[in-house]
Amino acid sequence: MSDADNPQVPPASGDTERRPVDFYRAETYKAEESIGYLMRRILSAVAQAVETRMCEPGSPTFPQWLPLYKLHVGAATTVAELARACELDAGAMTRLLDRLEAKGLCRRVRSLEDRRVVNIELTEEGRAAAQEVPYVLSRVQNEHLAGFTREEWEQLKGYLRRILDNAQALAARGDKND
Amino acid sequence: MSDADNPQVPPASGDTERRPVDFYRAETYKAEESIGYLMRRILSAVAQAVETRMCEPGSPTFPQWLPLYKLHVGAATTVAELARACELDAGAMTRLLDRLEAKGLCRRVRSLEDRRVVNIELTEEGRAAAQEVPYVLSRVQNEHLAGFTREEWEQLKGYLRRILDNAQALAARGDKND
DNA sequence: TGACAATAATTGCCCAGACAATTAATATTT
DNA sequence: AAATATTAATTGTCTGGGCAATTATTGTCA
Repeated sequence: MSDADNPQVPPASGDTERRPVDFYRAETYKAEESIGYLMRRILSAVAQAVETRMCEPGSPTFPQWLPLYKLHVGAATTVAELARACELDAGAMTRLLDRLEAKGLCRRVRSLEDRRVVNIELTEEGRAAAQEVPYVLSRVQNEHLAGFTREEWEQLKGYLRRILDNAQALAARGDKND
Repeated sequence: MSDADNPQVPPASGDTERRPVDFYRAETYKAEESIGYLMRRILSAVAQAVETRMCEPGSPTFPQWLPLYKLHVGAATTVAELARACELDAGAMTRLLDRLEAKGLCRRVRSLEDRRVVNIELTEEGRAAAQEVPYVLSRVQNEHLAGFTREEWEQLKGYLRRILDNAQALAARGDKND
């Protein structure tokens, strides 16, 4: 569905060879046309919208909701697991947890089996906040998609996932080429 | 093209009334489906790709390319103008310029007409770097769009712009409601 | 077993952005 | 003209990420 339904594809030398494009050209480059620029603006707008809807003191911030949610659904319990699950630096996660702990939303408990690891537990307030997360986020994202049809939404997600796939493929090559 | 070509639109009470949607639901919320989450990952991947292609010491970072470019094309000359053009906080811009100046890419010149304002001038190195910007950015973004058709690219940009329009409409209401 | 490698968490040092307060200079208003 | 508002730039303080080093602990292997 993503690639093979289009003519004049090059020899397809590898497994997932993608047709190169030249939509952007240096001579005519415009920031407003840039998907990176557009996404940057969208993200900061979404973040702001989320935080104006979680305004109680002690509420998590926009970057904090993902770790909180992953903890709540049991997708991760240690710092390293959480960092991996959120695709975040371990050091950044340590400090994010410092802030969550300072807000009384979680607790660090040193593991007894492996004394290197720290298990993270949500407090009562943390669980309460984590339960709100999907409500706030789904509402905010729905608001930003006002006027979209379901097909358009699916298409958008598909495009974003394809870009991510490209990014991962590039990162994988990255070291060898260039 | 964006809104009026779909049936069962509500009475359209205002000028730009958009049909509300409920694609995301709290009960079934998944982070991987979230456009915010996807965009966050894409942005950090793009930023990383850009910076691995501008690796000479003294090169601008990904967040620095926009101010540099705006300066180069003459879209802004003062700190405040630049901050507005990049939709960035003035304080953040001051410090970003500190770093650009430390790299020898730009220079601050106090205005003589209005002694409050500081005019920013690119140095020779700054101009050279600014000229590279569109090449690097268009290459990186093209790479991330590998496999896209031109129509898909146009559609993607249209979706992003519609989301941004929604964000601005929400922010405009923001104060009154809620 | 003892040296060495791998892993977990933390810390320091960067860059980055938001918000609030401050200072200096210019506009406006009475 | 004097008081007041507005604007430009800066600074302080906070959250947030990335990268590199460090420390403690656990695994591995000769």
